[in-house]
Amino acid sequence: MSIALELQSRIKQAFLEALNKAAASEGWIIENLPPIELEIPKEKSHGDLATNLAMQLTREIKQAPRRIAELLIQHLDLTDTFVESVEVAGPGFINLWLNNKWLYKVLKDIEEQGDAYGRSNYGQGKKVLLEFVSANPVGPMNVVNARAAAVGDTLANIMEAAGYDVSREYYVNDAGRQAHLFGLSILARYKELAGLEVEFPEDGYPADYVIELAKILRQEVPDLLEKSQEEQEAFCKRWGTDRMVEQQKADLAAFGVEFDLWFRERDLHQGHQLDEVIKFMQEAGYLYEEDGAIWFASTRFGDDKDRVMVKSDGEPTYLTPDVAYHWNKYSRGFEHLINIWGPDHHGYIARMSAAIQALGYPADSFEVIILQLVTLLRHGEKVRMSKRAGRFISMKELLDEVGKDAARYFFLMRAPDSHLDFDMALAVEQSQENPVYYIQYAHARICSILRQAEENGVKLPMAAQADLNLLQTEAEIDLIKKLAQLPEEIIEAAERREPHRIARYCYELASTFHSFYTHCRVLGEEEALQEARLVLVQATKQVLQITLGILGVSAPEQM
RNA sequence: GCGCCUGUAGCUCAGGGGAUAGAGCAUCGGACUUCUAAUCCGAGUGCCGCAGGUUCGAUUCCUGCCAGGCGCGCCA
Repeated sequence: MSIALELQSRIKQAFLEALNKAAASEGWIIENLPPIELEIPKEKSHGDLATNLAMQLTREIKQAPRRIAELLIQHLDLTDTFVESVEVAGPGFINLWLNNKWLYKVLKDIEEQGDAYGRSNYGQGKKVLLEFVSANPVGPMNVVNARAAAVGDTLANIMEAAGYDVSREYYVNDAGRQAHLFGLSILARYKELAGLEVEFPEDGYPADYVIELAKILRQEVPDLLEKSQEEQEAFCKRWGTDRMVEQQKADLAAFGVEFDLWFRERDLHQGHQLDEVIKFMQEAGYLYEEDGAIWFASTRFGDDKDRVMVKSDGEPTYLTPDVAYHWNKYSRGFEHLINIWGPDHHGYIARMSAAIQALGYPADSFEVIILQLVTLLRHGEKVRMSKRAGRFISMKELLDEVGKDAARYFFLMRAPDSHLDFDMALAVEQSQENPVYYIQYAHARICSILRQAEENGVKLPMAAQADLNLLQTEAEIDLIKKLAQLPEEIIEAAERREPHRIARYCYELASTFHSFYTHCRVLGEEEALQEARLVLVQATKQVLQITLGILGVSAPEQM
């Protein structure tokens, strides 16, 4: 456990013991013990840590909160907690000030743990499957897919750091109606290019990229039309979706996102898993027949209407393979499923959750994060997009224009459930408005210091050799405190599934460093102080690298 | 009509049952003979959408309303 967390748990323990002692001597009877919460106050004058315990207890003990706080403090034993002073303040807060010595241990901690700093065992190795993006393999990915990629990948990084065993997975809808129409569209273009008169399929994909695909296909398979119509269609569907999947893989890799598994819907069909899941649900008594279709009684698990699983024409609906897929996820040993979906899929949650329960898994083992829309802007002006006319900015185009670092950071700046304004002009602007450069610049500045130290023949000290007590100014202390917060920030972000917290933390760390940089020199100071500050600067570099790594943003040595 | 998300500073957004509600940008004023000024320091700004309710305490939780966005198929 990190020092900051260990310290907090020791202090909480001390409060618990103080409460027991005070209760014994005052005759308090406490039926519902409130959780003991420690927070880092927003206001510096409120100490390093504070607790509202006394105020929480007013409900149990009918006394004034400040009075309770005083009594708690009287019984408080703070040996080995670094707590230097305690006060009762405001309506009944207990504020604690810590001795800086614990901060020096943080620096040693960071050095010892290296890349592992910030990691914890909070998740206890729980097997989690995170499915995200899962765009249909029938066209280029859009900006919401890009947002999902950034959020999903970073959330996986965060949860891994918090001690979960996370797998990243992409579900490929390569067997449904969309895939079929896509195949027909390619085939129609192929025939056109061969000079044949064809009617373009209704609800097909008229966009230009389909023509480009048809051109490639003509070169690769010039004798396609010699096959039967059925074979031609099947071939185009398979070839086209495979081609798109390869494209998506490449685009996502350029975005720094790699999946553990690209799960093919067609494998579910081939393995007869649709039949199996239907049989299972039938035997469990959750399916019924009506109007020639097979229905799932999802209302029994809180959905607002029952859902068709097999249409009257014998074809499964979209839901059926999806249920089979989730069944498959559990069968592979995952204990918790998280899906990241676009804003147009929220209506789908209730039926999927119902299916999970019908399959016999707990409702809370399945979780959906709904991302809100992305509005693209240029210089504050909305970028008009029309999918029908084939005019929209794809994920690849966005990346080509603004670059991986800016794109990832911008997508990660906002809470998932917040609509996102993404100004593409701002993202490439090298100005004060652009937070990506601000953070990277902090890292580059550190590298510059370390580079020059090396050039001057200054040996980089280990934390144990340096006299860290020399780090005393406000700028130095603030910086170490910020470094000390990483482990709890990661746990908080993992628990709440909110990657933007880490983006924010990273920005704040850079800001704290920039302030330190202007207030404190490193090189050229008296040797002992120079050493201590070099230790601090190296630790900051380490933590910036770790957090940028979680965000998937590069940490340049020079800018 | 029903469901989900959002409503906080001029703009973009954090925060969140508690202390004087924050940050960036924009605006204004300062700081480079010294490790990168893509930086720092300072200044002002708020019926936290509206109305009720729960609470010792609500911007935060609950209900209703208003506004914006997105959904509501034997489509995927």
